[in-house]
Amino acid sequence: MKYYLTTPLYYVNAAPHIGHTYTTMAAETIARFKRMQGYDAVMFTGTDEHGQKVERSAEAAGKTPQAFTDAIAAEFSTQWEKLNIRVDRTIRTTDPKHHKVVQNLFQRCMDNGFVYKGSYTGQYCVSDELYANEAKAGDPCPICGRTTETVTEENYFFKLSAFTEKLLELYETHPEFIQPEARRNEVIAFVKQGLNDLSISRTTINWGIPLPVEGKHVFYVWFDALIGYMSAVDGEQVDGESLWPADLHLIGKEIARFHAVFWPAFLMAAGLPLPKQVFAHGWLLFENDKMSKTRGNIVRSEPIRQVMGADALRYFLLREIVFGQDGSFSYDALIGRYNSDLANGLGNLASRTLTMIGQYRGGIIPAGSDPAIAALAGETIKSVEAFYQAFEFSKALEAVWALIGAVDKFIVQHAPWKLARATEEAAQAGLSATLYTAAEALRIATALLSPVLPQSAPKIWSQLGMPESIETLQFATLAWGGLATGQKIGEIAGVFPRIEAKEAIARMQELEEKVTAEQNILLGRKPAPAEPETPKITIDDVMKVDLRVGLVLFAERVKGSDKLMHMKIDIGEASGPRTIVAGIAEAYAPEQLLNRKVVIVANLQPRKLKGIESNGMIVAASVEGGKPVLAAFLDEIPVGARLK
RNA sequence: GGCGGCGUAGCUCAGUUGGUUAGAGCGACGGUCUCAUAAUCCGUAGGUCCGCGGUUCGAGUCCGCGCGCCGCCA
Repeated sequence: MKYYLTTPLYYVNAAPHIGHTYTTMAAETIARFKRMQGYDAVMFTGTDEHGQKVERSAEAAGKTPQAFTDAIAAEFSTQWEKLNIRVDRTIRTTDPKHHKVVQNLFQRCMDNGFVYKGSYTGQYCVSDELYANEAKAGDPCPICGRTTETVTEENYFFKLSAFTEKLLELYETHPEFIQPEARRNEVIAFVKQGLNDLSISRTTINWGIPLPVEGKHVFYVWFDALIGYMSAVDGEQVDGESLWPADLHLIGKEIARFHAVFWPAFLMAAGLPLPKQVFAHGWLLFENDKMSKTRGNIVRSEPIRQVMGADALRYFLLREIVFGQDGSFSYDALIGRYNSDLANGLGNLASRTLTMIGQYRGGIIPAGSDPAIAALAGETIKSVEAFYQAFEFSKALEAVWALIGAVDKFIVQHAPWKLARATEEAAQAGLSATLYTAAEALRIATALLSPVLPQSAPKIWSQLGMPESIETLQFATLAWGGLATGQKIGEIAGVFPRIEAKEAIARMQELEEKVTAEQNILLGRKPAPAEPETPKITIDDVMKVDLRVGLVLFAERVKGSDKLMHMKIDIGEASGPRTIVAGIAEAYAPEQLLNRKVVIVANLQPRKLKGIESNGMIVAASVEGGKPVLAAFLDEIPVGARLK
């Protein structure tokens, strides 16, 4: 039986980070688990490479879109290799094979009467490639908050409205189609209010797949990207079964709608089979904040891999976070989990068990077994399989650690080091049974952990002297007693050495900077320019600048200028508010400025801009080519206060 | 604003249809063993279960109101 599962097609606008790793590691863990259940699991990941954002990023990087996407796509696949993530199928949406499948699916939708040509005038967000139907001119994008642009476009529309009932029926008859429950409810609520037709072509973009009907139209990125799941396995069979439809789409919760609403509707329109399940996991927060470029708190996987290993990261992500809920990442928590669970728990159990077998039994697995531990191990096998099956990784891992804990306790109770000093036959038999029990429990725990610890589990496996590969292991045959008496153990080596937190965090943060710099080069962003030689100044020089807290009382765009904003700002002067003109109109809308506290240079010489006399300057930060960001206060401070 | 979720130990969370003294893991503290990775094992501390009101013999659990956080509403 085949089991085809996918990660999203990652958008190549950004370099890979820990969020991508989370989804992909979870998916590959499922693939490994399914193989242990006897499925031929096929793991997919890919890259989404079209659209205006990519076009613009490529331009900013001074590369052609193709060269740009080539570089980022390569970075993604290198990343998966380094992290021990085995990918079976992949697609880049720029692949001609994909183009054919997209055009074909579109044609089928068209032939079935679900596509028509229409026109749209209204607000459009370039960044999200989204038509904001309810927004007015100048309004921010409902998703990203950037200012929308007014456009008029003739487009091809998909008759999404025709699928409202069919989709609701799908959710009703297949509750597993979109999970977890919270996401399912949201999707149902969304569809219940009725669906509008969806524009699926763009004429303002060149970097996309042309529609087969008309040259200047290219497909909307989402129409294009979703189909990647199909084009990667187009026409392929495994075990005489077609790989499509997918058994599972694993996604982040922010793209639930695209997968649970649009995607099945496209497939229904084309008369093609639907995926069996969409599972939306939560977000990975950084110490409870959203990770974002602007916050500068995006974590990469590579430093963690170098310092702690890929398995440590995979274990942390799956153990610490309830799959489906948001979770937070922190270096402290990562190292805490590693030391207490992997080093003190699994690693130490392996070490003490194997060492004792080496010392007391010459490295030969002895005979005997404890019925209580045997029973617990049997239950653990069952519950872990059920937890994996339900994608409850944290519970599965908890169950394995309950077994590890019980074995540690069992070892202390039987004190094999004391039995070893006694010569009575009963003591020696007890020692053998104790050692066998510990080793066999270790074997079973290792087997159960192999989907989560693909690098370390095989090491423990071979230290136990297991003759067959851990990869061929099946749940159906995994049972107590599988460890052969008389087997010679392998060479013992520590698997999870304890990590010193302070040092490790420092190294990871250092590497993080290095990796970020490398990725910036990859993205064609100029590395931070060498600090210009600024002459040192004295405190008197600083005090020459009169910086004041001001409150924006009035703001409007200056007619005939894209950049200039005309404001009246109160800086606490008896003479009333100042008139200040500043080049911030591309970054801020007037209503975003009203009643906002800002920093003003109060003693700047007046200057006329577009006929308006500006009496001062507003303080904002910007990077080369970027939009200005206003300085602001986190705590209360009265208008007119001087900055010094 | 509408709909939905959440608020339990320093941290992360369990608490089934309401039923004795509210639990686990981690962390902290004390002790123990020596096979082991300063690991293991045993023990201790710490909670107005967000607040107020109600239903009930009995409420962390059900109901109402309030406060705070979060998600969805193209």
